[in-house]
Amino acid sequence: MSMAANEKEFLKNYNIHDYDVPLTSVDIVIFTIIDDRVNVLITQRADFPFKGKWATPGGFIDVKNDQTIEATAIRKLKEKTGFDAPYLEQMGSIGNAKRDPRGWSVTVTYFALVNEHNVTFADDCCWCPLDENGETSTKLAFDHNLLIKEAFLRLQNKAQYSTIALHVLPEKFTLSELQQTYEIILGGKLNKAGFRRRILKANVIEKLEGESKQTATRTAQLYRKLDQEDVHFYMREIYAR
Amino acid sequence: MSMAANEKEFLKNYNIHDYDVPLTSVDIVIFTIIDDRVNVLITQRADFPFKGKWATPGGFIDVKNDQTIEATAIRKLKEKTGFDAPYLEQMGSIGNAKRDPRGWSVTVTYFALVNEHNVTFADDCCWCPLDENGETSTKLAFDHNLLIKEAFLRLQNKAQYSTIALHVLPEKFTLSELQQTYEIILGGKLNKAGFRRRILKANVIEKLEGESKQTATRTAQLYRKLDQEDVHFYMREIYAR
DNA sequence: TAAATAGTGTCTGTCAGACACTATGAC
DNA sequence: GTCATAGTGTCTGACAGACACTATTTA
Repeated sequence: MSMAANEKEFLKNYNIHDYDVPLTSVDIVIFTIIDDRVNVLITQRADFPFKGKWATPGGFIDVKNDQTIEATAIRKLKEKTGFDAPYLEQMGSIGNAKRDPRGWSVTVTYFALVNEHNVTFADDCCWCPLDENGETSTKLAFDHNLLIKEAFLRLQNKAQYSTIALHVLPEKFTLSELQQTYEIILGGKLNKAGFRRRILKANVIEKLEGESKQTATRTAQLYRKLDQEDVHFYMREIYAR
Repeated sequence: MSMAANEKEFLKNYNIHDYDVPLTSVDIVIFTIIDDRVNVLITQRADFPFKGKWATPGGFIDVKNDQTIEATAIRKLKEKTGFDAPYLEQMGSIGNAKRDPRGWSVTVTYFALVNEHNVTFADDCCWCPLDENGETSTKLAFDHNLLIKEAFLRLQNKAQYSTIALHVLPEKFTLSELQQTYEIILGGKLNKAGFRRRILKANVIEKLEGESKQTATRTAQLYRKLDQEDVHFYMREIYAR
């Protein structure tokens, strides 16, 4: 490394490959609800390391083409799900010397919520159901079991005080369907009257006048999401006792 | 790049320098309160780029010695403040092609809260006061003005519903001092009776029986923090109207 | 005594949680 | 009619916010 006299000269001579650097990647935990259970999208690895094993979608930053780290996440998400407009939120970064056999690795993690029917995924992908602790029945590559568990806890936590679960539903839905979605994520029953009061007061959904859905027993009013960011409603407690 | 037949061979031949990779660093926004204002620690850059400019403490991961990314953050914090046990929380990561003149850069950001008297900082550091919007009076290196502003908003947000502000106080403190700390962070007056009720109910501080502090007018009971993680108390609203 | 801050008692409006009730449609 | 689910009305306890009050020290 030379001693630069000024910034221009320094930058001309700067070469990242003169340094020991970590691997830097992006991983995305994509949630949906299928058959009354929370599922995550996993993909079978085509290359080493962990070739053939299942893992969450992700990969390296394309420094030539990606402008931002979120663009990397959206690109990977689109590659695997064909869908590029989900609820997407950065979750945090995991970095240590041991998580990747290739060496020191940092991964910036995202979590996404999608409706099952918006996804037309590639052959190397499938939905994997989670148990009530956010665990899968099989061991995944890297530390991805832990990653999914952390994302699941974050999802449960946010569902307690925000309207985040809306993003799992289709365009039109009933209040009972919305309540069921919350119950599946939270793993417990909610009080009906209280749930409806809060969700309507939050002003995040709109009644579709004249539109209703036939259920097993009677009709139910349809609603749709309003174009709105994640709203927080700070309830005292969401669970019915 | 060779076609590997198995994982062992693949790993033997793997060399990160065969790829275009981003710079990966850690940045820490360290908050304290001095003279009734929120301050952040800044340090003058010894090297290019931005040599001589002020920036938040941070730097590259030492892949030979750091075991985790948090260890990198703690190492940098200790180097600059001489203090290694503050409240430290990962805030998120910023990554894009433009933020560093050397090239594509990802930084994992942390924010810390310390008591002013726990810090004995190096010559190249100083405290920098923030205005009510979390802005400094001078332009810092990289995107660090933005970084500080985001950290400040996060601090304000967490102060609304958690006991986070405790970490700014010294070992022993009065309830009035604690309330003042919240008021400085939040930028508004709080209701005294309500504040005391909530903070005592949260069960995060302990009355020091028989110990009191002489203030300008009368004595005040001293308290100390209990060994406890950040507690959330979900109040409806912290502000007095 | 006045001034200033420490610390307490109590009222009120809001709202989560609980639960019973009515409404509607399939069978 | 019965059964199941959709949807509503209302009570209650908890508590934030408001505010007035008392207590203690300096000057």
